[in-house]
Amino acid sequence: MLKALTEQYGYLFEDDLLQEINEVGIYKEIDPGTKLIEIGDYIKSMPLLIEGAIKILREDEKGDELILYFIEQGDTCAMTLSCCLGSSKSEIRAIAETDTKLIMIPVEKMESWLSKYKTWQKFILQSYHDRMTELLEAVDTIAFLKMDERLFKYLKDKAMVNHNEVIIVTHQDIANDLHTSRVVISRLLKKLEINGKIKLSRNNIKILDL
Amino acid sequence: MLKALTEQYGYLFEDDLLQEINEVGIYKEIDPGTKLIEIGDYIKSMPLLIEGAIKILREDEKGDELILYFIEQGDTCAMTLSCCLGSSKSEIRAIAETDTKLIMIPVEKMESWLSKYKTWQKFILQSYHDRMTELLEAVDTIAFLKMDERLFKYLKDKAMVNHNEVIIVTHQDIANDLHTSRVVISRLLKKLEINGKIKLSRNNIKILDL
DNA sequence: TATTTATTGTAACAATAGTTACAATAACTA
DNA sequence: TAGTTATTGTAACTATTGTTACAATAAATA
Repeated sequence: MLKALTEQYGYLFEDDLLQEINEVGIYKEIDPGTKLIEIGDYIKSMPLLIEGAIKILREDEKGDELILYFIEQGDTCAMTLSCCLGSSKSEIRAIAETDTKLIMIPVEKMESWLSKYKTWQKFILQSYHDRMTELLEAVDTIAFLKMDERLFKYLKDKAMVNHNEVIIVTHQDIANDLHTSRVVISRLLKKLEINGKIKLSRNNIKILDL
Repeated sequence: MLKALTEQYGYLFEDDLLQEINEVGIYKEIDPGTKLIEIGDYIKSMPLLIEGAIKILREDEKGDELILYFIEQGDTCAMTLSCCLGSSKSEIRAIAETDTKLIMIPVEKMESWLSKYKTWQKFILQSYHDRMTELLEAVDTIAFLKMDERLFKYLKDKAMVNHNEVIIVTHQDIANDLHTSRVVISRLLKKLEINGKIKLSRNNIKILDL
């Protein structure tokens, strides 16, 4: 674990802190689709992403979802920070998008390190900033883009975090993530294909215009 | 200033910190409509709200606006925190909604207090959490509600922060805040009036169903 | 007061998104 | 292989939102 940790976070944290993380952190490897955090959960530990990507979702009253953004390596989940430090419930759902490697830090440590390590404090504040920025970009996407633009952005983002221009997904999956209906997605995907932006197949979509 | 400060923040901060804020903070009284922060600004000081309300706006590529939320007394602007601590540009616009009293804290102090005062650190982290929550609620509103629901919520929120069930506003103003057109707003307002939710007059709207 | 400007009401239409229904086909399974 | 299920395509329709155009009226100002 120390090797992976040093590679991802060595330039950020001092040796003492890396050593402590190595002692108390729990290393985990997660399969795609695994639910890491559920809405309403009390968070007892905070994930440091070593490898892979996590999809962050919001839910409406009917239980339908909406993707907010993907988190990638080097990131952590600011909502988790927020919940840990305020000991409140999670406002979001987190699902592994790809094979994911992460280190779980217990809440108690998170808090004490804030006073003990300046670099940790800086990291936590920077993470808040990054997640705030990402949330604002999510707002932009939802509020300012039409569904066809949101769809194409989603496809590109998904290709990006999966490091593959072919994404494995059904139209229904996409509709769920974008909080719309399958028919709407099928219709818009067909248009994108006609315009030469993508190539459609059963269960997968190739992004041509990345 | 110390009196107002103690009333709003006395229960949060220790005396030493209150004293420091009193020394370095700059007290300001602001008129409604005054622009406090512009998108792209480098922030040199952080506002502590004593009284009043501030409207936080996001802008699209065309320069059209969208309201994110109102900030009220006891709050601070987490985007500002974020920008100060990361020394990056503001992502949002802030405009005084009402007569507003606030204390401006210089960036340098903000940072040093993080190590010096535990209560300050807690306040900053709590502010991040609050703003994050508020941003998520903004996402809910934009993504999950239809325009008529968003409109009514907006009217109620505005009445709330102005402490008045009669709000002074034109249909065009509302359209700007909600990122839609005046005709759409006029249409939906008329419906709300027919349903007995509001009473329309020139330049003002009375909320009946608060 | 006469004129100008700002605000609101409304019709008519276009564009986008959501819904229902059903057929076609690929993939899986008994 | 036959039957079942999951996925995709498509038509037809509805609902919502956005656009253009113009009239009516209130308010501001010359």
